[in-house]
Amino acid sequence: MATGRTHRPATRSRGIPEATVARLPLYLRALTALSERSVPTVSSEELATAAGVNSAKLRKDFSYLGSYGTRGVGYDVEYLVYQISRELGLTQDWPVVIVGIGNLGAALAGYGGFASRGFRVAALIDADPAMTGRPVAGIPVQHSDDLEKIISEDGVSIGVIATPAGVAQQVCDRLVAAGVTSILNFAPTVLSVPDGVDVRKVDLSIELQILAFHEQRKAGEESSAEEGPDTDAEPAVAAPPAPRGATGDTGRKGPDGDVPAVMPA
Amino acid sequence: MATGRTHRPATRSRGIPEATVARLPLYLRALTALSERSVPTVSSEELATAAGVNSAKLRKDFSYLGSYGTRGVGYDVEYLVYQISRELGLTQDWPVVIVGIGNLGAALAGYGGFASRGFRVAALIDADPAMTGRPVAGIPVQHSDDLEKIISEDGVSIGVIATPAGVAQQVCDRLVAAGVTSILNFAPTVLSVPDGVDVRKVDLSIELQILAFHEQRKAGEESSAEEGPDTDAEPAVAAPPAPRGATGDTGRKGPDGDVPAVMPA
DNA sequence: GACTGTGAAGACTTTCACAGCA
DNA sequence: TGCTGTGAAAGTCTTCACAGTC
Repeated sequence: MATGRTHRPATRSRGIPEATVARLPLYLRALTALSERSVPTVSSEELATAAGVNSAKLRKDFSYLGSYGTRGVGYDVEYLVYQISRELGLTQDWPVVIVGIGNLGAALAGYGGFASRGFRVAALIDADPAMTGRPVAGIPVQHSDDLEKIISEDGVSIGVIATPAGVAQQVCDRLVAAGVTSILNFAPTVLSVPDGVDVRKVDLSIELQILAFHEQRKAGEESSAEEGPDTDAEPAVAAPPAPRGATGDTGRKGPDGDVPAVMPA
Repeated sequence: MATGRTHRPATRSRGIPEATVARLPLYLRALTALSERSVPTVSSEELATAAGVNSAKLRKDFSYLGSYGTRGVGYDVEYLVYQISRELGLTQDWPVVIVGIGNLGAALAGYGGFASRGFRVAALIDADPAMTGRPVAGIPVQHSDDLEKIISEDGVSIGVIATPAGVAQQVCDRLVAAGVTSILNFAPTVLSVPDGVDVRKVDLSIELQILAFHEQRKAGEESSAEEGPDTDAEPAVAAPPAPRGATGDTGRKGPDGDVPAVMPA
């Protein structure tokens, strides 16, 4: 991720591995479910299964937070919920703005789990004047001219970009200039941000492509036991678009470089 | 990821690292943009910048695919687009079904980039009879009773789950039973699937929580140079929910365990 | 006896840095 | 000369396996 600062010197102690941080929300969700069923304690094995990881990993992860378990017993559910929430910073309120209220932005705005965990939709912002004032998921859409004002007045530090790819970078720049330091990007573009600003991206198309890769693998394996699908040995020659065609048009691909319609690419 | 098969023995050759696979779509997108601008060749440095990675990583990644570059020159854009597309399995058609046509499902259905790269929305499926027949993004919604029939008739191997969390697992089970072997899950639940089925998840709430973690870090660092935010030294005692409360209600959290409204959690 | 916490080993990933080729 | 391809080093993450504690 485009984290700033030259790679955490890890003074030990407060150095929780990124991979662990990424799993804490998973544990938290599983723990929350247990908490609602009033389960008092849980073993690493049970919790790991509920979170979809293995128990050794879970115990290692928790060991970075401290010794919150009891040997021979397991972990106290409520206590762990609190500790992980605190570690993730969910014991405080995080106002969030969503920029780009198309189909996706609207879906995000209406997402219930949003509000549930410390996150609060502070504003919905769109560049289309026709959208201004119209309520989406009960929140009136505001015009992007007011972006800076909204950010600073509400003390927003997290922004969600759900705009077309073509304007994502400029929206990002404005958000950052206005004081946002964490961005969740749904637009199919690489955003560049200054050091100190975190960007995470969610991209449907990328996920599908990764699945397609493995899917293709599976299909190929059905027949041959070793060696890939049906293309073969020596690379060298024999490949459709010549390794130096000047035509500038191979017939592949349609429009995609910019803003499809609603989301990732 | 819940990949089956005990960790690819990597007979060398066809063993592309997972981390590399996950970046191929990024390179492809950047290359596609260059292709549209009719740029004939690109250096690892330029392409890496466009894809948001560093050039050493990109070259290493490409080295797993084969030697597709020219020393002293760079990579032929069209040729690389083709090679990566092929490697990702995008030269073939992948029919996809989307299950759960709420706000999010509708947004996904209308997503343009979907169709652009080998993926085709074969069907939209929802359990609500009121939705049946209604066109969403130009595609008529079909009732979930017909799920199995749709999957097998269209030869669908990739399914997208955009249902509430509460029904995600059973939808998943039906998809798998019907022959789907790759699932993209937008529901905030851990899905369990048999070996050989791939699951990837997209979860807004998790991403936000990860951002909140780093955001909190930043805030803490402003004042103290070392050691975390404001909670401190000795863990041991001094923590709100007692490490063994029997009350079963600490006052935290609202409903969330199940199906919020539209998406991840 | 049951289960956590954690060093140590192993696997994977990234980065370095330079040999090799157009 | 310029830039790729890649061994080797460094860094990160996962898994093992067992000592320690309730």
